Amino acid sequence: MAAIGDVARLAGVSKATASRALSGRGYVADDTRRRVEAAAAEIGYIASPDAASLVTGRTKNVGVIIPFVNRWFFGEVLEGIERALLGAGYDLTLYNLSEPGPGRARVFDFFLARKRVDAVIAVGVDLDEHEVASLDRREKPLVCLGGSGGAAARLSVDDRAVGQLATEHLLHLGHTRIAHLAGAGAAAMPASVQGQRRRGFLDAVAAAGIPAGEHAHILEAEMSMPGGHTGALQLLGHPGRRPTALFAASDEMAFGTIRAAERLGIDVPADLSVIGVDGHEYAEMFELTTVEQYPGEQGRLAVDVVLRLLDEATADPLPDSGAPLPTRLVVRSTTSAPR
Amino acid sequence: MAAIGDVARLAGVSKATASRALSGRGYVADDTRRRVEAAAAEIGYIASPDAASLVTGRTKNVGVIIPFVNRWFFGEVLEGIERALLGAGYDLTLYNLSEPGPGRARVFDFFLARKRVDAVIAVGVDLDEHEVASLDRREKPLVCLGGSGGAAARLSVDDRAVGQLATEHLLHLGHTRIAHLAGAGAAAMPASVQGQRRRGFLDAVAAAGIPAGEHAHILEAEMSMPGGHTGALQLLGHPGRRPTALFAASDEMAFGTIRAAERLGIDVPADLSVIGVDGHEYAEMFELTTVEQYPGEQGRLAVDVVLRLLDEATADPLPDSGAPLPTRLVVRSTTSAPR
DNA sequence: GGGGCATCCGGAAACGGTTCCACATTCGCT
DNA sequence: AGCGAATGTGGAACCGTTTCCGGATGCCCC
Repeated sequence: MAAIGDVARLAGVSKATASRALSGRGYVADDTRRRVEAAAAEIGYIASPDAASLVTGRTKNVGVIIPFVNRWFFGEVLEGIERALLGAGYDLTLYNLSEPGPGRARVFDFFLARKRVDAVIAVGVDLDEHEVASLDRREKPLVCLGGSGGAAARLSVDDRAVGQLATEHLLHLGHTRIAHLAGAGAAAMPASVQGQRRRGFLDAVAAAGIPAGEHAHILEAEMSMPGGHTGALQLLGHPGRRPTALFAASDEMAFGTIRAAERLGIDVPADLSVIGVDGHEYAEMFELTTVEQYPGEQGRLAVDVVLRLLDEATADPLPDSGAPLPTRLVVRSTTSAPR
Repeated sequence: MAAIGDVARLAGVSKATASRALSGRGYVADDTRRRVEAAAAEIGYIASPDAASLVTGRTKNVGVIIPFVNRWFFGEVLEGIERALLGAGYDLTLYNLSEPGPGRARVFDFFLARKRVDAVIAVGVDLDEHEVASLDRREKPLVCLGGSGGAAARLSVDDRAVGQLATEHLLHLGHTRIAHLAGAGAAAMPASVQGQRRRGFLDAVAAAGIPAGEHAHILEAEMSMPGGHTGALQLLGHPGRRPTALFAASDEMAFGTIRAAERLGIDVPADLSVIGVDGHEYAEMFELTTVEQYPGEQGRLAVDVVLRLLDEATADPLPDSGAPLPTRLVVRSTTSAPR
């Protein structure tokens, strides 16, 4: 309703001065500024972001593309991003990119191509070169959190190291028959993450001199609690050649595994040690040993990078881009030495 | 980069005609339209939504405020909303309104007050009158999904009936000592939902002639799996006066309960029947009897209403606003007759 | 054959801000 | 005293669309 012209008139100044007074850019006498602010408050003036972004080219808005919102890790990242963005006065528009179907192309070619967002944060999604080129062409900063794709800025946990760390924990306890429940490379889950964790597992068992295949079995399953459950049922079904320890690619899978073990009368950790990765909110309840990562914090970090990228004044060439995100082994009660 | 003027020049028409040709509004010769479309495609023209919304007053964008993204129900609703909105060509900006702190006021007074969104969907949040007035003043349609607050459009499950249905299922099986794990009225969880489910429970046990308090105990807990876990441990700790059935206010709480029972050596369902509500993705794995609601569908429905509200051409006064959202009792293996 | 209507198109005025430029004033400094 | 820089302000252009208005057709039908 109220436009800046109204404010200007009420304060007895020009639109230009009113704009300067309210935005804080350019010279304006303190006295004038106060008059303008009072006038704005009086008529409840709120600037139209559309008009502003039309001329400045900046909407204060970043797009977030994310494959799930209902896996704990992703939900947590999203919350972290949202909080940080809101704190910085930015809006967040959400693109839930599930499968790489036709909807996916539409998001890139239609939604993101419009001038709606200043930048894009892609979490846990493998971008193909056409997609990053599409963003690149519009000069939209892109930061990737996990996943692959040649983005300018990339934040990532060292998933190979995570897999290795988890596996070594089991090895140090004395286990020699270790299984790995890997995430299925399915759908939107970034293959890189899966692959790296698996690689870490293989590296660790190989280094321990355990022959892959026989004593270090890998089974793929959906990266969720039911996925872990059915996977574990399958893996633990043969009493004779059962592993004594299991490394699940995510905490949710580990929960499913624990439940499956209970079903089968297998005691955790006496008969089976279980370790996961994520640091899930429920890990404490399950007493789960896990390699924590901090998804909320990761989201916050991604926002930091985006904001810095948008603030070309500080043209640092991505200072910390190299270091992997922090992780930590937290030992609880689902792992112990084998019987 | 490319503006509509460029398209017009290339096609040899005026900006006005180019706009009409591309938007489909107004008269334009088929031949001309094709020429304009070809020109637009050639230079990769994409309309600036900012400029358009500046003049039309319509951004194709709706705001969604939601207390959590990481509770299954809310995540599912959000996904449903997102899909539907995207399908209709709308963007979704997310406001994660956790606690009613200062951040909350900021969302309403700053973020939503700007002309960024055409409408607001509030899911599971109790709006106070100041907040709905604030939206009302800007003539932004508001549809509420669950929660309370005097919105024009309200979609809601009949939570009292849900509570009653769940409890009656237990009663019909012959249980006479039934506990209810209620959600804590904490933080952002809409009190109305909790209250209504609890009321349904009380109505049902009262109708069955069971004295409240003694044989129909209610315990509050956080509405999550660990919340259900600790709540159940407390509730089932005294072997003497233990209930034979438990109605959990959400499936996640029910999962926690099941796990607690296993810990305590209580067999489900032989020694304890458990029923939840939600129709959680994991319910099948837990074999959980539950009252399903369909959050994804609810989200889709909310979008339908919003879209209709925005399309004032069809000025239906909210046709189906009265009927509660569908729910369904799904019986699995966590409930049975008492021993 | 001519009035009315539907169709087609272009000029120009919005929409609501920001910013460039020009102009005035004051201030600090030699 | 004089001059450049810093400060303060207003006019006007501009961002990229949509839409109003008005003119120019062509067509139907009386």
